[in-house]
Amino acid sequence: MSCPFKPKWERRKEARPKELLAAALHLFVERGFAATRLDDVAKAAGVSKGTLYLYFSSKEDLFKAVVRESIVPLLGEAEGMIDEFEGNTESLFRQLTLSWWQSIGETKLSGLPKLMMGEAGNFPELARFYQEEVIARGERLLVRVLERGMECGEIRKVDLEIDTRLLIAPVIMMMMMWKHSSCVCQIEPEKLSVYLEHYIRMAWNSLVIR
Amino acid sequence: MSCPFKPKWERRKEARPKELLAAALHLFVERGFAATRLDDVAKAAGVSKGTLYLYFSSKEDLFKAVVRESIVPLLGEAEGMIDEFEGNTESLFRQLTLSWWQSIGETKLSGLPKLMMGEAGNFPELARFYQEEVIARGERLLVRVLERGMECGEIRKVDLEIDTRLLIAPVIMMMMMWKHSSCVCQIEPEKLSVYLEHYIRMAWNSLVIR
Amino acid sequence: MSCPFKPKWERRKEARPKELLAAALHLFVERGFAATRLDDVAKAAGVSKGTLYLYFSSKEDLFKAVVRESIVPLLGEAEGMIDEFEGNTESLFRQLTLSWWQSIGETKLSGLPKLMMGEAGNFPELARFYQEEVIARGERLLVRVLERGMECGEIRKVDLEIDTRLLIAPVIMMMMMWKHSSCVCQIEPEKLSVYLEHYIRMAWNSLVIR
Amino acid sequence: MSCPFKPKWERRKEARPKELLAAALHLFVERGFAATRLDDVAKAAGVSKGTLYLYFSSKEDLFKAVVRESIVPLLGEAEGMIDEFEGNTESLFRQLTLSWWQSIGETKLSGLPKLMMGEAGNFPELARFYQEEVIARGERLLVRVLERGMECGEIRKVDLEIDTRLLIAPVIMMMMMWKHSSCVCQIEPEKLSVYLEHYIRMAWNSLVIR
DNA sequence: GATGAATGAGATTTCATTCAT
DNA sequence: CATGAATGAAATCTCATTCAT
Repeated sequence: MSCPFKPKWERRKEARPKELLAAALHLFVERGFAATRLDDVAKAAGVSKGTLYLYFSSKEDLFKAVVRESIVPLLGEAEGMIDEFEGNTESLFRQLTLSWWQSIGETKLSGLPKLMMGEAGNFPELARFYQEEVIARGERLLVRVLERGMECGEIRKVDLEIDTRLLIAPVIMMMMMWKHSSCVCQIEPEKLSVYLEHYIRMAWNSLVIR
Repeated sequence: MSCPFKPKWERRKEARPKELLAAALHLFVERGFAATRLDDVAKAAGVSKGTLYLYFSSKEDLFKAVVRESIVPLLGEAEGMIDEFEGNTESLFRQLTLSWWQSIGETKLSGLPKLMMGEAGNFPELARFYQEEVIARGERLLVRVLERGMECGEIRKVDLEIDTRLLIAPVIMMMMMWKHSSCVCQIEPEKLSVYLEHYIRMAWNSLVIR
Repeated sequence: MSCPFKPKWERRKEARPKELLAAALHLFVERGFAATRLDDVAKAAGVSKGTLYLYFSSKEDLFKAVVRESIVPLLGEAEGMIDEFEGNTESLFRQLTLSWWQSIGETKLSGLPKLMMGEAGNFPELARFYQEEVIARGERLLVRVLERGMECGEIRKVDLEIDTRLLIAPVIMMMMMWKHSSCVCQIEPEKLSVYLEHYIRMAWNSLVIR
Repeated sequence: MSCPFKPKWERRKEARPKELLAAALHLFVERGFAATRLDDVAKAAGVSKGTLYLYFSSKEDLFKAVVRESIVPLLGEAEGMIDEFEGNTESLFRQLTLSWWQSIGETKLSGLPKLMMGEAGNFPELARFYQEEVIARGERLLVRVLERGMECGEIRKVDLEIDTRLLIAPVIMMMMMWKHSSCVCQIEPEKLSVYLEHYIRMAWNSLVIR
């Protein structure tokens, strides 16, 4: 909808300092949602705590904005890639996985799944939001790839719910173990690309018609 | 005097710690370490806040006790099983995995890995404790199985550090996604036994000499 | 009153373990009244906290008992000494001062004045008690010595209120600075006897007829 | 809108710390360090408990600030007086003593020595701080006076450590007994100036060459 | 008489949120 | 727009006192 009278919320949104969202992402990932103090977010962004409340009506709102501004656009890009991709589905799957790893797995964003898994229980509204905006949409992404593969006869008939989750799980796991798992089950960063290659091969192997 | 009024307290010296530990495990797993209020732990155990401090000197101490009394003994049992096992190593691995899943994966204890992953960064002392008492010891468990398999010529030569972690990771993941991940990436409980069977087969396949 | 039916309070009093009073004195002097935990007093006396309450109805009561059993009898002895003393008043003053220093100044009892000075404000009932039972009675002691000296023509006419206090002050000061003043204005223990000699000479000098 | 309702708070950035320090000094002196509740300090300053923590990071920090803002500057002034004084050392000593009595002895600050003596044992860090910032510096003050007197041939050769302490002790004592010693050994305020005159004469007498 | 488990009010400290300026 | 002082509820931990056994 390109109406000329943008709602107030929309106009503000444009002005929202990226610094606040960057600082918030950084601290949320570093310390978790509950343990992050808005004081610190504001300080890290170089503004006062009051200013933060000009842009975000609450801590939860700030978190949602972080998710909306950081991960959600990437889902859009990925959807675009699927729309326009012209090669075979195996290439698409590989491409998608690699670019997804580059834009999420190797950045701070990789901390969000761990964060959500840890805090979802205490912040149901956040859990609902994340589930809808990120997880469901991410799963739909893979569902489309699998559907494309099946339509082209490249892969066997799979269960679109179960197999999607099975395919996604290992990568989530890799991310959670990478950033800031603080000595608990940590994996050395330089090993991660090896993991990723193994993952892609194994995953596709489990999909092709034998 | 058998008056109808409940006495303000009852002497329950022996029962108290167990009740407190059970309540604490429940709440820690449900809400995480930081978000669990000792008030609630006490209330859940049917005692006052002060009573909790008769048995545990601090919140961290309570958490350590939970870990010590619940998970650590299971590691002892597992070590015993390895000592006495007489069949081939594949059976041992299968047996170990299944009994471990029964005693941990299917109980509240499955919530601890998620908890630790989420809060390790904010409670370094707890992370250190858990790493030493549980993770390191758990890894040694699997290391012994792999060594046994190699000595008997049942499995190929493996890297005792890397491959151990790779083998453990999927099960940790299953547990974290099962209990209380509150709609984020959750897997239906009845599917988990299928996951487990897949895991065992895949894991052993990756170990045997091809 | 030597009636054969001692009141219950009196009978109990005899049985009161000296250990409790000793432990209490020790800890009160070491840490102050408010900061001393009855838990610790009981533990130091080798009994349970409940037992303490069999003998003393409250923390304040325990403190009063400490004072009554430790300092007050010494005042009685001193009064006896004055009654029976046969030498001149200067000897009496010297004797009194020295024995007082031996039985109070050099023992844990020296900690009580500091304690009272610090905590009197927060425990008015204790302050009242100490003032009546110890300070007033101690001052009367010296008043009697001064009266005796004046009657015998040994010393000049003095103000029984002001001069008594002036004479007592330095010794109180010495005690407060000795025990447990924890690096604040502390005086080395071996210097104290020198202080005492100086004090006696100076004090008597200020009293004799010039 | 000049509504009749008092606003929940007023911006008083500059005034707050002073009000808090004044309230804190008052209550610390009145009740001691441990027995003073920050709640009461805040209330006395007309703010909430949380506000107090905007200015002072802990109870100990508040106490240190009280000392730093109240007593320490006076030591600076006294040092200045010594630097610039041109008369003989006896006048300097008298002047110093009198002005010190006026600015400390007659104000609430006189309560601090009593406070420290009482609580030093339980708060070692506070004791260390007070010893370094106040006592040591105060003693150096008198040492300089005595050195000046010796250099000018006005006084005999004295022991700079021992005699300094001996000279200071009586005045500390006067202060401790004056304010809030709550009927324990209390001296009437109007008598104190007589004490002070006696002290100055006696002290100087003990210093001059006989 | 003796015990010690239990209590609960109260202390310090933290932090999301508000709102006059 | 921006500020940051102020709030107050809530969390952990302490300890004098009670009372069933």
